[in-house]
Amino acid sequence: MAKKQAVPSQTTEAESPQDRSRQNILEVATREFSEKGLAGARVDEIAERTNTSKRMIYYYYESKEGLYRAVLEKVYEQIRLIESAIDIEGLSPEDALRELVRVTFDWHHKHPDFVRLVMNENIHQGEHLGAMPIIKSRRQTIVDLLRKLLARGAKAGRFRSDIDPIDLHMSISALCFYNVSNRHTFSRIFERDMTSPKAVAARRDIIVDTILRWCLKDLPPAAKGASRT
Amino acid sequence: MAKKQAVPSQTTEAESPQDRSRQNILEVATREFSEKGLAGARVDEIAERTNTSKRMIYYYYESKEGLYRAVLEKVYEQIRLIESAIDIEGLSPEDALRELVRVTFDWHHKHPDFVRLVMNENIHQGEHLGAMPIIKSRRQTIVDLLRKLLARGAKAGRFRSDIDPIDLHMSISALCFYNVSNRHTFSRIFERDMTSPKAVAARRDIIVDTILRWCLKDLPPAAKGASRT
Amino acid sequence: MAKKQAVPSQTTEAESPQDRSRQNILEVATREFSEKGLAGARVDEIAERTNTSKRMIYYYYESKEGLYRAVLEKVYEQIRLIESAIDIEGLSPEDALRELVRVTFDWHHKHPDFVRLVMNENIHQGEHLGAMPIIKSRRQTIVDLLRKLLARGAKAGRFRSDIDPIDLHMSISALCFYNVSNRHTFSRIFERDMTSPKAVAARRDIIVDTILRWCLKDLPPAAKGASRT
Amino acid sequence: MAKKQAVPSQTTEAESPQDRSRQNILEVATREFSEKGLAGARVDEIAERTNTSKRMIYYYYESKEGLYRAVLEKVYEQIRLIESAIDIEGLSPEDALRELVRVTFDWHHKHPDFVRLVMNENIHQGEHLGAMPIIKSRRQTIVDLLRKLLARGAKAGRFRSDIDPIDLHMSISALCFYNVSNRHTFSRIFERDMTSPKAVAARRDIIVDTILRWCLKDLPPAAKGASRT
DNA sequence: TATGAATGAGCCTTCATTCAT
DNA sequence: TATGAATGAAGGCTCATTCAT
Repeated sequence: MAKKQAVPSQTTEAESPQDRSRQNILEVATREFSEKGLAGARVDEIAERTNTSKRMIYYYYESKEGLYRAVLEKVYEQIRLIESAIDIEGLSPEDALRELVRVTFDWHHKHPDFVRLVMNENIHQGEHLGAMPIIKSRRQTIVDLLRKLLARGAKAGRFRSDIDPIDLHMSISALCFYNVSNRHTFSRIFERDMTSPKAVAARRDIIVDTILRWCLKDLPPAAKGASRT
Repeated sequence: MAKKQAVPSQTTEAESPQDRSRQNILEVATREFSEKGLAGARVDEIAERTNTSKRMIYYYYESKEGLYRAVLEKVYEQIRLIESAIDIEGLSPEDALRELVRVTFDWHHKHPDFVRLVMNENIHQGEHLGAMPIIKSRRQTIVDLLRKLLARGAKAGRFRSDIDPIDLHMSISALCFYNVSNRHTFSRIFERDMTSPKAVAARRDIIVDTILRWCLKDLPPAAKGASRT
Repeated sequence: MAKKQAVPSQTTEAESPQDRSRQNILEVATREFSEKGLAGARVDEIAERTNTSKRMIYYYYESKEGLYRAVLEKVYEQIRLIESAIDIEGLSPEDALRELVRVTFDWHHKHPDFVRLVMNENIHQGEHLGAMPIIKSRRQTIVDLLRKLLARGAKAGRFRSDIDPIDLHMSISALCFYNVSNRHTFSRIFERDMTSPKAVAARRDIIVDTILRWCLKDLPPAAKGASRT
Repeated sequence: MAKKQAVPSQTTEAESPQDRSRQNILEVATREFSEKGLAGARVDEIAERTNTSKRMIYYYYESKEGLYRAVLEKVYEQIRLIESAIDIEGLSPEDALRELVRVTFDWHHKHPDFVRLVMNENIHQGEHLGAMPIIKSRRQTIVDLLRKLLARGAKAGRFRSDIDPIDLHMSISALCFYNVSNRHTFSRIFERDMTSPKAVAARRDIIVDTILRWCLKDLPPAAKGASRT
């Protein structure tokens, strides 16, 4: 996998002009695909917003779909990096879980592009994600983390001992993902603000609380009410 | 893949040939739009799988977007009907909430088209949902139902009294929706079966449990473990 | 500008409802064809602005082209009527010619629809005018009128005796027609007002003067300057 | 009707293949638009008669209307070139005017496409001509020429001194234009040949005579009869 | 007589992709 | 490596006309 960097590269820094070009294309494409989907995005438009030409897109990525796959790979790599960087070793099981949910929630909130791309990919039945190697490492990273945390909590007598880490991850993901993915329809139908800092913070607390209550053996007094930010 | 064949109307009984035609178009379009999105769907293809011609689509619905809007309206009307038909008056608050979550979960599971269309609509920032009158009535239906249920549960000393019905609905929706919406990517990444009856039932129980635990004032012994299938 | 309403027939008195319908269609069609040409006009639009339905247009006129021909026939009949109603018997040859040019000019000015339809017909190489019987009677009406006038003027020693009446008519027509037909391009290119009453009157005088000078044997002092209205 | 064949560039020498292609499209389009109008012309048909493909038309001219505008611009540029090339400095005012009318007449006669396009543009109320820069320079070219000529003639005591150059241009244009524009309807109605060399020459003389007589202070013996070809 | 529904044919336009240099 | 020109295939949409009642 090529190391790249470009404009304000955040993930890795790269040197050559080629890498710069590739990065640039990838960033523009991420925006386009996430906003319009695979079918709705236009290669011409992506090229136009790029430092290079349309020809280069085909040169680097072979096809529109190839570019789409590269984008998908990039955003999955980003979430994997975040997940593997979560440091909750020093915290109590409960605080660790709280922290993990918070980080997950915040990450989704800050990466609507990722959320939209994943939605898109699901509309296409995940066919492009298919055999990407990235997904394997991601699975291990997050599942291991949760497994350890759950074991620690169970051992400490705080968490239930019959919780499957993948189930837990699914619930956390669902609650965090939905808040971004369904923001537009939900806020329209229920006339509910879902983007103001206050609304976001409140929702985050509820999600933290929901997950924690599900994991706890007994509800401690502290967890009965909504926790603060 | 799909052949040019009549799709039998299933949702409403069409009386006149016109209604029949419109219904038929709508059903075919629902599948197409949900599978490929607004941009990805092809009017030609929709027409081909219809009893009528492409021209009639424009005659009835004016444009591709008009047809898309009609589809959206229809599926939202369907969920509204389900929600307004939920009968939980005779049950205890806890059982009522369990039942409500189960119904919601099952409905999503049986209507992946709806889920995909909503995803699509969110990718387009909900712009087509915009001024649809259907959404108003839906809001009232479900929110009222939850509000009454929460009040009943709080009064009975079973539920916490600080729960906002819209927050509750959002959590239920998120957990039920995600299970269908992100099925493809999640199952691929985590190598987890999400479609077998067993897996579906198990997930349903977890969601019921999660929601219940969040609402309960104190965790009753019965609710401490996972509920049965 | 024109509202969807019955336009009162002005040319012939329509007795039966059918005649009324036909008249109404014809009037609406005249506007549409003259504004957009044969290809540019839309049968749907014509029908919409009519008291009746699209089906009736086909019932009465068989086809779009049939309707176009009917319109053409009607406007040619109108100009023929005007030309045959010109009464210049009692005037001196010069005054008679002046009057005739004035009437012709005013008629064109008041009937831009006719002008546009004739332009259209010429774009189509006059193929629809083809065998219309109306044109024969028109030819005789105006040519006879001019022939007599020229003879009278020549006999009185005022006009040249070698003028062909059709040539004269062509010049009069050209000058009067162009003022309406090429109004838009000419006024744009030469930034010249061609529609204000003042501009119209001035142009009319010039045309009268031009024609008279061409016919006169000798320029009388009175004709040397531009005549007033 | 017309066969698919290359139309040789005749107006300008195209150097690059692109220019050649653009030229070719423009020439074909000129014919099509002038024969059928903007609405009546078919992009498919234009493409078919071209060396290139339909796609290239859109590549070069963006839309059907864009192509139409390019055609309009080209023909106006052509007449401007002719008008700016008229050399009448060395002639007497009368001969100069005669020459100018003759050139104008001949040009219209040789460019029926231009005439038809202008008719079309007038049917559309000149909206496409709108902001074309070409029209400004054309105005100055011809108006200046006429103004100088009129001044020269007035100073020599031959022309009237109250003639506005734009009025003069309008009369010349009207008479020359009509002979081409209304050829089809006029010749049909009045059974008059308007295309044979003899008829064309005769009409030209009459127009020259008409214009001259309008400008002259006194009718010289020579101008009393029709001038020779 | 009158009308809303229906339609085959074709129109303008766009798109992902490749070619020539 | 890089780029503007080129394009086959299809996409959404419209039109004059006819059908069923």
